[in-house]
Amino acid sequence: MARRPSNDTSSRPVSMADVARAAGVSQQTVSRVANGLPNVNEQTRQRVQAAMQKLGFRPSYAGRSLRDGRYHSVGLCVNDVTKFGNLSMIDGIASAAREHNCAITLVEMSKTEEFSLAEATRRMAALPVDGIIIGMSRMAPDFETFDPLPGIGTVIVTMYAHPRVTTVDSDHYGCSLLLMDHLFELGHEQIRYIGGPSFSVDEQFRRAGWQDALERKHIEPAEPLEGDWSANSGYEAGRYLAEHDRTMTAIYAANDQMANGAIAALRDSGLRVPEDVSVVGVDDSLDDFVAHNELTTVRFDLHQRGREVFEHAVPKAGATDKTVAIRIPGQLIIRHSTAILRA
Amino acid sequence: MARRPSNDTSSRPVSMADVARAAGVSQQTVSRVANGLPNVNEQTRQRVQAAMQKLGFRPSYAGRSLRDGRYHSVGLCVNDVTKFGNLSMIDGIASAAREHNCAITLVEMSKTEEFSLAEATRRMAALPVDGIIIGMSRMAPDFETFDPLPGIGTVIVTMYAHPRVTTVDSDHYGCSLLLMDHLFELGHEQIRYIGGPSFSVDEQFRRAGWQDALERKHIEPAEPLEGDWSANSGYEAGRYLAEHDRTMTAIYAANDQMANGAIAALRDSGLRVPEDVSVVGVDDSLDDFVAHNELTTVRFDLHQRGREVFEHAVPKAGATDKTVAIRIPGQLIIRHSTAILRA
DNA sequence: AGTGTTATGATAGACGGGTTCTTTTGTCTA
DNA sequence: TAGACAAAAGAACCCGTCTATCATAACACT
Repeated sequence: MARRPSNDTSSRPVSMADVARAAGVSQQTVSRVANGLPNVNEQTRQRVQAAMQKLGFRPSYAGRSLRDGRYHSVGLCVNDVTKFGNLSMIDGIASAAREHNCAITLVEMSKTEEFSLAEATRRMAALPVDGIIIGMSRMAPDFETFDPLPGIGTVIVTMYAHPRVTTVDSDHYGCSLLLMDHLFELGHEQIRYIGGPSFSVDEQFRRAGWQDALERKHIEPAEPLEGDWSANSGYEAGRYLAEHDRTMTAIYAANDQMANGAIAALRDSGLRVPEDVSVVGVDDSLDDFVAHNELTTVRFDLHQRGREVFEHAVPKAGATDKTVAIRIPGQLIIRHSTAILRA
Repeated sequence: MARRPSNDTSSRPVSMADVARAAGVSQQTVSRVANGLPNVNEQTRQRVQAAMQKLGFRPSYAGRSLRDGRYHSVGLCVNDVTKFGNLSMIDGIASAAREHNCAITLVEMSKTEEFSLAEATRRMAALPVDGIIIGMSRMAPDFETFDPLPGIGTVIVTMYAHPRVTTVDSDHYGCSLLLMDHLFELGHEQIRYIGGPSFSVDEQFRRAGWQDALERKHIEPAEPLEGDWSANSGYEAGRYLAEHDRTMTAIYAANDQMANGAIAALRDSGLRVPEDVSVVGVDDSLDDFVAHNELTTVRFDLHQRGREVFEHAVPKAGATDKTVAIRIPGQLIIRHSTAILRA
């Protein structure tokens, strides 16, 4: 015989069999009570429920999952929980998951080391998940060394499209077009760009949008500046531009923190915003941190993105599971850091 | 007969039995290969591994958990993922969990509705968790209607102590004492307080610290102001104080965002910071958002807190599981929003 | 008395991985 | 050639939940 069944309730979670023994009924009846099935005498039901209560019975997640083949949880793998993009993604997904009575199994990969789709997939595969979401905003996904797990929905949050995997992201390219069109309408043409670190994919697409918008109007883009997403880096860049570029009339910073830093730098350099220079950012993330937030920016509906991501990772039964590349458009929020170009 | 065994590999994950069939060996041999056990012929091993590769075998989480009785995941229940306190807690726990090769099963309760320990516990009980962490910063925990699940570690993040459950929190009372002592040393006595919403437990303890510090020096505390943690609410409060209190020499805002708003308001009112009024905050959360962050504040080591929380939720084998109430001390960060009181 | 209906028990199979026990096979030695 | 021994592989079973049968009762209605 292998391992003998232990009746030692102290070292083992309480099972249905334990409850059945305590209530003097069969395991079958306990199951009927636990699942609210009919054909149970009211008196028996109460006796069983009392036994459950007394023993502290809770159904085994493992047993149930093994039988049902589902986990009611969706896996989420990100490199850094605190990054604004990841955080708001988690928020959106959490919201969608709650609506589906689903939990999130969160794995944070190393913040510092590179991380690959292959490695993320391997780790998520060993977890109780019905679908997998991998956030790849920090670098280009290594599609070539990656194969999606068969039989489990996979969604990658990235701007790059993949023929066999659904990808979802905020439209980091389109947001630039929105902002640039806004600035064009106000008469601006000399629009400098303060970007994030060049390895960031979000950065690459936002910058491409800025550049394409200018080139479409046959304006030669001036050298883009590189920051690190922080307000301080935006300040440095703003200082540099204020001192070296007298023709610039607007600044597009690739996120709100840098835009906020740039505004401070411009003002410290004696320039007025928006009268002398218009400034725009992206994310709409300042509200809590800055009083009277005046920054014109683009807001992404991250709840919508979360829902999209979730529903593609855990497709409804019967849904077609064809892979798609979804880009959630942003919404232009016009405040008072932008103004018509003075004549 | 119950449910017939399906040999239809297309609709079912690949099991050891499938691999065994494909490799022409028994399921046990597959197990030996999968777990690197000895006594397997090298040729057989290769044949089995080839079959695994070909079929895309991955071990079932449910099957393994059922056998081992462990899930390698810790449950985390918060009301709102995006709240600074919760976010940094998630970050700290994620970090500790990664070190233990453990995942986080995250459940976000409704952001708006009240949520109770009883409900949170009930939901977490149905999930694959080896331990439970419940964040209760928003309200006082309902200890009276709550019983910890037997046989599973439970940690509540709250300032309130409980006789039978381990509680952990940043020391929201002690941080006030640190800041007040700093202000006292600079000669300040008329120190106004801008707090968060009064239902917040963090707020209640931070305010109590402010009040006790004053009373210990026999200074009558002036009426505390109530904000909502946002920079805008700090701005409003700062405006009000600038106009109505000419004796005030310092402001203690219960978080950095409100402190930042208050500073803007003071400056808009023609007061200088720190020459005329010193301002302090709590959290050290501004760095990314504000260029040249000058705010004197208190920083909590949230990674340490995360580790403490994690290790009490998932106690090591053999560890004593006596319940404790842990308060992580903050660290005073002196920048340039505070100065010696002019004569 | 015959026909349902309801409540419950007994038994068992399925899910997938892991452990223990047992059997087979092969090799070496006396 | 027989016995000893080890390596290799198979057989059985357990973990806990759920469901599918089937078999009994007890009870009510016609």
